[in-house]
Amino acid sequence: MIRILVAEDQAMVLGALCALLELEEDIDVVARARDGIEALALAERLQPDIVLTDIEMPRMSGLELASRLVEFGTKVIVLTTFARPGYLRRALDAGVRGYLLKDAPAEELARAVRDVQAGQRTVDRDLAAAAWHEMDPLTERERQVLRLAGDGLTGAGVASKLGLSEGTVRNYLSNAIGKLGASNRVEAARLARQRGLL
Amino acid sequence: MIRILVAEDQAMVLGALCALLELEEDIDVVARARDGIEALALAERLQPDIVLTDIEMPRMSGLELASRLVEFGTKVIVLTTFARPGYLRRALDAGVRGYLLKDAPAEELARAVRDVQAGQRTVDRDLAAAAWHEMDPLTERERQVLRLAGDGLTGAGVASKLGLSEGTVRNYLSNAIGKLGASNRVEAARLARQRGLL
DNA sequence: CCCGCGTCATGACACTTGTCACATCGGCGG
DNA sequence: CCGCCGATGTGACAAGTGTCATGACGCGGG
Repeated sequence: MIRILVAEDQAMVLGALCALLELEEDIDVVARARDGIEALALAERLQPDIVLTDIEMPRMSGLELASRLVEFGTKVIVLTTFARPGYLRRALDAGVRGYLLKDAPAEELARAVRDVQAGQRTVDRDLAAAAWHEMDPLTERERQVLRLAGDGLTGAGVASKLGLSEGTVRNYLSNAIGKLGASNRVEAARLARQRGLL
Repeated sequence: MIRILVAEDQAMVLGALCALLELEEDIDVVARARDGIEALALAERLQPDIVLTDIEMPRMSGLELASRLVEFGTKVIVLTTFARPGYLRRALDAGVRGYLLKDAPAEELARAVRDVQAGQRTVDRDLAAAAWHEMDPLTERERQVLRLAGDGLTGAGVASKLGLSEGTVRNYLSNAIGKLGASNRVEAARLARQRGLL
């Protein structure tokens, strides 16, 4: 019997996923969590074999949850909407065993759980290929600046928020725009987000 | 027995929702669709009692699907991630019987299906209240311009794409920025999207 | 040890953007 | 019929933005 914990912030989807997993004879959903904090606490107490988690959740993201769980030796499978190489890269860095897309057919889920339980890794093929080339071109500063600018903050706003000078902020933005092949900060932010770099 | 068709583009979520509904004794999932076009064709052929649909789907959105289905007298329930008054308003205009959030507890789903089958309407309370006040402040042109500008197009780019002069584009943007209480086009686009106005 | 790179800064210049005033035109309601 | 409003335009000005040159500092690898 595979004991599993499911973390997902949308209650309806959480319930549905659990219903799906409970249909399998060899899988037992031992707990449900609505965010990373809750999942971490429950996982420590219940010691499930596998934690299945979404990435985008309030309070603690699935990626952070994953990196903490693998420290205790818990196996983690990430299940997310987003086919972003950046997310996959960070997930693998965190040590997850599986990376599934919500776009994949429902049968994949049980298959992935069994594969991971058997010690294998499961990563979406197309995504894995894409991530292999994709070197993250942005430095940490460029990421920070781009994130804020993409939310509509002005150059001066970003500067004061990060404790930089306005000119410096413009330099970082200019760099990022160049690296991403965009023609202004807005497009750059959009492209970076699409590729999961923010 | 309530005969129901489910439309949802993320295969995993689609499968999970169907599993959830099939647990109910009085509900029968007669078909699954991955976009609006498919759902429309299947609904015409199978004549389900109720169609449960997501909003954001490729090829044909759930809102358009809903407005076509109600013409044939099919009852529609919208199930979406987005608590946006703008979406709710458009959904109600289209004549849907229910508007559920994926944030709501899983039990709500079966309850909503039964309520709608019994002729009632089901709309998320908080969202309904928010939508009641929320007058859409933007004109159609302002919406178009804001959408393009929010994607990183320059003033001139937007102008040429819409066949306007650059000055006019700036005027629309200025109006939109004012109406939304933003301080630049980027923030305005972000706010408008948050409120489901785009 | 020196070179490259990331971080941080300044100054200058051209271009884009936000705002305002103002004008035309067509429709719709009183 | 008149006034209001949305759609559309112009011109001008101030503020914000993108780019480039240039320099300083610290850190890690050949």
